[in-house]
Amino acid sequence: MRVPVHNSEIADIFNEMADLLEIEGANEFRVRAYRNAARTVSSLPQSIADMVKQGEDLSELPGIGKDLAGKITQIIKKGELPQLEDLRHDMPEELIELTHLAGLGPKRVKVLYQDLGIASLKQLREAAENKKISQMPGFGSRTEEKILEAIERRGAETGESKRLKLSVAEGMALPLVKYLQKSKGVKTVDVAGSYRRKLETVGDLDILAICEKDSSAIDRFVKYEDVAEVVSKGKTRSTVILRSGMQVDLRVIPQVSYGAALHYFTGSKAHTIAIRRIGVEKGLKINEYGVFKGKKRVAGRTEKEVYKKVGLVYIEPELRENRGEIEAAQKKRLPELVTLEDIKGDLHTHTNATEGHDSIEEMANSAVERGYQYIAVTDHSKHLAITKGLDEKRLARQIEEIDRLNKKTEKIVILKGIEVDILEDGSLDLSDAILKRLDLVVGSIHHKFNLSQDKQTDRILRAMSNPYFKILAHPSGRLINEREPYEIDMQQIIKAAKDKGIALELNAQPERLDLTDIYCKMAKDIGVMVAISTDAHSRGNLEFMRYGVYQARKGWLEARDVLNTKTARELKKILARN
DNA sequence: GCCGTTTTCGGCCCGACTGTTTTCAGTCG
Repeated sequence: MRVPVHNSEIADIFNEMADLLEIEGANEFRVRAYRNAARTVSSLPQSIADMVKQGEDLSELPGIGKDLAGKITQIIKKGELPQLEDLRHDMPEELIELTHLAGLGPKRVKVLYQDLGIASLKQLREAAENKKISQMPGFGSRTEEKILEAIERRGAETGESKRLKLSVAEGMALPLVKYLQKSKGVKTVDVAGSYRRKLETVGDLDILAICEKDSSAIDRFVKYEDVAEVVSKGKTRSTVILRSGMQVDLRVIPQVSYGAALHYFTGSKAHTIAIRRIGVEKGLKINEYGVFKGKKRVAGRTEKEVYKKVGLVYIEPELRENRGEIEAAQKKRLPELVTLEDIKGDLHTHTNATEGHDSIEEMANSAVERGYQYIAVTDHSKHLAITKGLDEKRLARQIEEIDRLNKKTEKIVILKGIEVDILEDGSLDLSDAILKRLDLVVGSIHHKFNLSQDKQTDRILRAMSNPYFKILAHPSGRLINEREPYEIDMQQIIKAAKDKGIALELNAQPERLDLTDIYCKMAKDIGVMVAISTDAHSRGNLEFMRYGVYQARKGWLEARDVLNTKTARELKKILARN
């Protein structure tokens, strides 16, 4: 049997089709259709191969018509797309890579290929060094220099993903915002883009500044000490590269356009395009300066105004991915997203008994300071020897210690828990006799990541059938930009969780954020609770909760979908159920 | 290539900056 085709593979094929068609000079709307379809497919919560198997009509999906539905079916059945093979045959592979160089797009790459026969980075560099490119019509010496610079920069890159984790981007954005706020004539500074949408990784920073006419913001921006290169600098817009390689755009916006600009630059692109399209239907033009009827600005001061003009209620930035939020807004059925204030406790933390830094009491005191009603101590089990994982005996002692501490204070409930290892055969690393004495058993995988999808899924399903199993921690095992998720059938696991009353963890460590937003939504739709947990290894780590909440909001979760928004009383009741 | 209570043809989001021009195309977001 053929390996099932992932949604991302289909999206890759469509994106490559779009790239190649663009170089070929195809109709730009046709190109756009492929890109739209790629986006639709990659953000689909369920496997499109499964949909085909179940005979679902793919042309029901947005941006996918009869033709592309047929192509998807073909990819799933044959593993490839003949039209793509044809295009690849006609064009050298490296042409696509050339279009990714800054300043070079499909049009210029096409000219360079047809007139100079340039089909690789090496040939491009040679042509630029020999001043061949500046002799071409439409190209000049400045363009030639920029091409060489772009090749140089590319060579310095490691080839890894340049998107930075949200938490890392935060570390760059916050000081820069503070710096800009001190500029003359600046009223407010906001970071828009994927940063504001709380995407798990951020490719660049889009900063908006509401300024008076004589503001010094742009001049000050390009002088920021962390700026390595100024890419462009105009009256209302400037782009720089920071020393870290992060690109930052600053746009200066008048107050009257604040809402329209914030909406436009927050994106996502798919969301704003969809909103504009609704605008067009209503005879409105929407751009970053406002909503216009003819030449008259009819909205733009706030985002709420912009949405209202197109007949929608306000949509939270985290939802703006064009994954159904616009339809939900039309029906006034948007979720009321969970907030940090809704969180009443943390259900996955470590202490210095294993790999944590702080004592149970210190962790509990810190939880009290955060206003929590409870905190679960869930140290590692013995299989993780490197962390001094607990065996039955040491866990029994910890249970007694927690009982003592709970008697001492009424400020917080300390839950007795464990992060028990799921062994290769799906059994748990500790005996039922000791698990039974705990309030909370959190199970997770820490070894044998590369089993086949069937085996890995079976392993987890088997572990979940243990009667004391309550939460599946970091369900995919991925580390953002570092480790791929292990192969599992998440839909099957979520359905099993529903049957057994098990919750899935959304691990809030900024490098994990595991569940993804898409699976959070799937859990919600199937009716499975999500526990947002920090997996804290120190008191300070309890702070990670906000990253988890961001991700949960991206996954449409409301307070009622999140286990640790329950009061201590409610939670104990839920955990007592078997 | 998609899409449709103004439609099955003719639209398809919109503007800034740059470099090469001398009014604009290409690129980018």
